[in-house]
Formats: sequence, C-alpha cells, structure tokens
Amino acid sequence: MKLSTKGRYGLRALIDLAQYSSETPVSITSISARQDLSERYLEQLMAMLKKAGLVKSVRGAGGGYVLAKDMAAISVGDVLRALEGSLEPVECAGLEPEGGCKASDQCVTKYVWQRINDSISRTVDEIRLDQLVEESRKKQCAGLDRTGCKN
Amino acid sequence: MKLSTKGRYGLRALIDLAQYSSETPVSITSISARQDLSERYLEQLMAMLKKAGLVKSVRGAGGGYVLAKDMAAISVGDVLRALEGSLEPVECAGLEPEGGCKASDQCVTKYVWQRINDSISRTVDEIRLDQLVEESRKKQCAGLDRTGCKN
DNA sequence: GGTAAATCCTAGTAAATTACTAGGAGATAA
DNA sequence: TTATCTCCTAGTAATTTACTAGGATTTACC
Repeated sequence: MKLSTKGRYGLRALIDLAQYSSETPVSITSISARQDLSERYLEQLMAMLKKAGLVKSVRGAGGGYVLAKDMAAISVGDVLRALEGSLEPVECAGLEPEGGCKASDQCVTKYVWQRINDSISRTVDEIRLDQLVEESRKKQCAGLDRTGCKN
Repeated sequence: MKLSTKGRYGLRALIDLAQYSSETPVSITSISARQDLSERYLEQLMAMLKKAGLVKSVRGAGGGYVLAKDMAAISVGDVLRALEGSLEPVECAGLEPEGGCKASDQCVTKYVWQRINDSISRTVDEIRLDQLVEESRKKQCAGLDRTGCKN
C-alpha cells in the first residue's frame, strides 16, 4: 500500500509548477533543480500528466510546461491517478463486470476493499492544487532544501 | 497503492477461520481447501497473524488455529497491518522523528500523505471481524467457489 | 542559417519486491 | 508408532520499480 515515486515526485513537481507558473512556461530543468529530482525521470512523469490533460507543453527553446486548467480544477486525485493508475487497493473493488471475479457480489472482502477505495477517493478528490500552493506559500517552501527527500 | 496477496488472502483466511472456529482449532489444510489458497503460503500468513497476537496456534495432530481474541475486538486494520506492515502511503506520513525527513514540517505533500493515511486508518479500524462474519453468513459465502479468485 | 534550449519518444537495466515453493524439524493425538 | 499438524529457514522465478541512455524534433534568438 505504498505510493511509488511517480506519485510522490509527480505531485511535488506539479505543485512546484503551479507555484512558479506565470505567462512563461516552466522547464523540467528548473523544476528538477528546485525539487532535486532526476530530469530524465521527471520528463516521463510530465508526459503522464500531459496525457492526462493536467498540463500543456510548449516545445522548443524557452519552452516548458504550464497547467492545462485552473489550479482549483485539479485535485490530488487527478494527479495521483494519472501517475499511479487506479488507486483501488484491490482490482475487484471496481464495478467493472469484466475484470472483476464472478463471485464478487457474494464476496465479503469486496465490501472491505470498496470501503477503503471510497475513503481514499473521497480524500484525494477533495484536496485541490490551489489549496496546496496556498499552503506552500504560507510555509515558504520555496527555500526548502529537498536534498535527499524521497517524498 | 495495491494491497498484496498477503493482505488479500490473509483477511479471507481469517474470516474463514472466524466463521469455522468453535472449540476445536481450524487447520491450515481446511482453510486453504475452502479458500483455494496454497497451504504453504497460508502457513506464512498465519505465522504473521500469530506474531501480531490475532490468532493462537495448537500444535500436533488435530491442531490448528483459533482466534486469540473476540471477533469484535479484531479490526480489518489489525489484520492488514499485521500482514502488510504500515498502511501509510508514504513513510514520512508517520510522526516518527527518526525515519522522517528533516524538512517534513515545512513539507506540503506531507499534509496530503497524512490525510490519505488518516482516512485509510479510520476506515480499516472501524470494520471489525464480527461484522464481516455476520455479513458472510447472510450471503451464505460458505459454498462460494473461490477457484481462481485472487482477492 | 546555425545553435542552444527545450520537449518528445523508445529502450534498456539493475535492484527490489512479490508470491510463492521446498525441505525438513518438532509436537501431539490416536 | 504413525499420521497430522505447526514451525522455521531458504531459495527462486517473475514482476515491478526507478531509473538511465540515446537520440529525434521543435523553436527562440543571434
């Protein structure tokens, strides 16, 4: 039940992007320098966020990334699902009649997995990027030394 | 953010044990037959549950396992934590001053991990084994064909 | 037009983790 | 004494993770 580095790094990167975004796009180089992340790896995470429609890219010199929508319209759930795939703790928790096992409507544990899933979803969907950026400004995280931080 | 087979199989096994427990202990052989699980693997899971104080074992012929406490005193959280280790989505979510990163009190993402952690904990700690056994009896899961079910 | 600064795209890969299997030692009821 | 159990430690194939590597392409600017 651990989040991978994709989710951890990716959310950090997106908060950073939101915080530093203005008219001009923010480059991977600058994000990875501030957040102490591998440029090459971050590149892949940004590709996932782009595919999910959370960021837009500007190619060429002076290019980079900008948020594709308003900060308030992006939830932590959107970000984590883009990077981690489904957040369901067990696959059968979903209601898809295809992937799920046949016994699932008689299955007691399914009830458990579904409740865990619901509580995670509710939580991540109610935290929005603008809240985090606000919080970050308050805490003056800009100068935060990220060296060695894995979260 | 997936639960491993330890948590999935182990919870199923423990519900089965609770359902079939009486004066006589329940053997791994019988649980694994009903639940379609590997005996050898289940052995290891039961050892973890025993170490966590959730079940007691009776050695020798006619032996097996019994719950170490009342069903109502065992939560899904107890079971999953025994089998999966901490359920925290990210290590720094904990308050341990040792393992956590130094920057953690200025760290915005920590707030996110902590909220996810809290919601998972609240959910799994409020579901108790007796509720699941009750539910299982209602649904008559005894005859449920578990062949190939991975959850 | 050339160059530097970017994103884009695909592969490869070492390390860790998962999900088991295997082999036997020890305990106990019949 | 034997069959049926738990207990304990190792081993291991497959998968996943967390990157790194090598370019191709696009674009601003001189």
